[in-house]
Amino acid sequence: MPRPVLLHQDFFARSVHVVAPELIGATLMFKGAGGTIVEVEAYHHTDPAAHSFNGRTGRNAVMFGPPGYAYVYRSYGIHWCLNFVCEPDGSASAVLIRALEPTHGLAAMRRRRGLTEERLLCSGPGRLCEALGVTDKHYGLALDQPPFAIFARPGDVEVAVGPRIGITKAVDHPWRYGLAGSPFLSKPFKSPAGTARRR
DNA sequence: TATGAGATCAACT
DNA sequence: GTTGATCTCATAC
Repeated sequence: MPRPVLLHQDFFARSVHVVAPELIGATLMFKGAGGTIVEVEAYHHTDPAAHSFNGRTGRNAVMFGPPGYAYVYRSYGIHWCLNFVCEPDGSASAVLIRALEPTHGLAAMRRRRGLTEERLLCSGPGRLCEALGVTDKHYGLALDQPPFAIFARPGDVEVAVGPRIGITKAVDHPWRYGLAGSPFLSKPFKSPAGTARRR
């Protein structure tokens, strides 16, 4: 096993379109629970679907600060969703973490989710936050300090690309990235003809 | 397998 | 007052 490499601010201080695919296969840890990142989406400040598109507000303020911090927001009044702020200071772009393959702290995650099925523990942005216990209390925290720790992926992986999910603006941009073939995706990526998985 | 409603709130018009 | 980077459960086919 290669020694884990903790990702620091410089990793995030690049284009979301570079950082997002590089996060696939990385490990996200939060208070002893976590797993392999298998699905993310990039949101650039010039993108109408981004929360920062219409300028700074109380909710998105952290996106306008330096990279390497957590942007947590309330989704549909119910769920929390976790983003990593990227790009140089002030460019207001972020990567939404959409799904993990659980590897650590399974018992705690099952307890918080009230669910036993491993595949559903973290396969969705709201599910992952509930499993890890991420809430608005963690808004604005640095990603390279506890309770967060993010480790570089140990080697190359096959990254699938496709349109983002659940948005109504800029729906055609292929800014969703995932670990090809992973059963822990919130939704499968479109596969080449004839290779689609059943179930 | 697929579609639909409800939950519930901050931001925006 | 409406919308939305969601999820779960119920009902239909």
